[in-house]
Amino acid sequence: MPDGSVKKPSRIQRRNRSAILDAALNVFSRHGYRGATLDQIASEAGLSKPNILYYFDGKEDIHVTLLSQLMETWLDPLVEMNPDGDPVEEILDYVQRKLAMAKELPRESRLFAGEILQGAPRIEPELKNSLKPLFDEKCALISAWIAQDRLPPLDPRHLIFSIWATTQHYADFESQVSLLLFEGEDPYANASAHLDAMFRKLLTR
Amino acid sequence: MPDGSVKKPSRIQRRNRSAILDAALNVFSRHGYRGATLDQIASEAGLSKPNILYYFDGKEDIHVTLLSQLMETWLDPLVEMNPDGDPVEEILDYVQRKLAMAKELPRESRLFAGEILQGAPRIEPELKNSLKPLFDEKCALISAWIAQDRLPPLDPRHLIFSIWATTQHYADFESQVSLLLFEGEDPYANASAHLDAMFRKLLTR
DNA sequence: ATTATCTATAGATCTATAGATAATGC
DNA sequence: ATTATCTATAGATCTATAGATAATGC
Repeated sequence: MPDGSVKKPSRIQRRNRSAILDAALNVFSRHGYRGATLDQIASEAGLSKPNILYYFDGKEDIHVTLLSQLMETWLDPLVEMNPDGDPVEEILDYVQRKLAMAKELPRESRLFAGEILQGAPRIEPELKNSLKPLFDEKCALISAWIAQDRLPPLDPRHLIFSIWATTQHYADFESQVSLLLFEGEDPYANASAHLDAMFRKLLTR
Repeated sequence: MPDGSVKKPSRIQRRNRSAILDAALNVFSRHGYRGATLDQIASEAGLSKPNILYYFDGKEDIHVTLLSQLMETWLDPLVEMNPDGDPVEEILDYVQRKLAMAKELPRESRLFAGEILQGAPRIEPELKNSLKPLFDEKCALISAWIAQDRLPPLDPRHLIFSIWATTQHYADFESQVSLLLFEGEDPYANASAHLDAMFRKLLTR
């Protein structure tokens, strides 16, 4: 086959690959990289173990593919922060989008958390290439807003850390959160109000 | 040996058990429960693998022992929150103690984070017995302060979650934080100022 | 013809134990 | 006598591959 040309994946290809990735997301996010086994992934995906390895080069390939695919989704809420909008509302909207993402995609949040927790051995390049430039860009934007006196002075980097930490907490520490709150209560509804109030106070004079 | 009486551990007993626990803390916090091996723990502790199993019943025993021993240390900063102090200063001091703990004991923070992330399969009883009563007690205290109009109205549970999340973030996500900040910079100094300002605004009118 | 799937198993890795020996404390 | 340690290895678990067969697409 000539150089750069790549065969278009068949319908079966796409269905099976995405079944495997979805199963792997369940298993990796629950048990961590090392705790997950190909057996569990195969069983959840409804395929045989060797068949899993027909579609992926191995366990690590599945894990890295998952993380890379998710990176874009993960950065999306921050990408959407609009330089032309109102600073306070832009940041508060970002908080809500990030919280909604924790609520809607808790498995993804825990997958990333586990990877970062262990020193990001497999995702570090992606962090450097995708996350860092975006982080720097948005920090510069917030700094500009502060310079224009449209926000009170604060460290944009630690502001972003605080937003990440408080929103992802509800997904990453879900087992602890649900143990400490009333049963049946939706943590996200109250979290939403709490975080909006907290960051609003921080961002206004 | 008569019923409740327990042999006092020898000097060697204590030295080796604590060497094993310290080695295990390194290994478990870096690689997670499943990613850690007795070989690594033995090697870091300077003991043979069977000797490790002479002192502990097995891998899980080491892990549970670690978590249980750390639980007390972990709750300490919250225990110290004083009902007779000034509400704002008590809570802000708590933030600083918790941040200092993340800085001084990052391995412990990551060990707990990993356990909670995976659904707290081995530490759930401890959470129910130790963490939950303390959490409820301090939530009631903060609620009382609010009722006395010494704090603005807010949800004490989500306040505590925000404190945990923002402080532990610097230990648990250290690999990401250090990648995003300038090299050589001490994240904790700036985090300290940032978190103090943020929670101070939240807690004052 | 090519793609997809299965059975069987090799080879590596890990936890844990058996059984013998050395060190320590009365 | 009791406590501590070691060598050797059993037994389980896991990733990955070999090699054969079935299904699919021109």
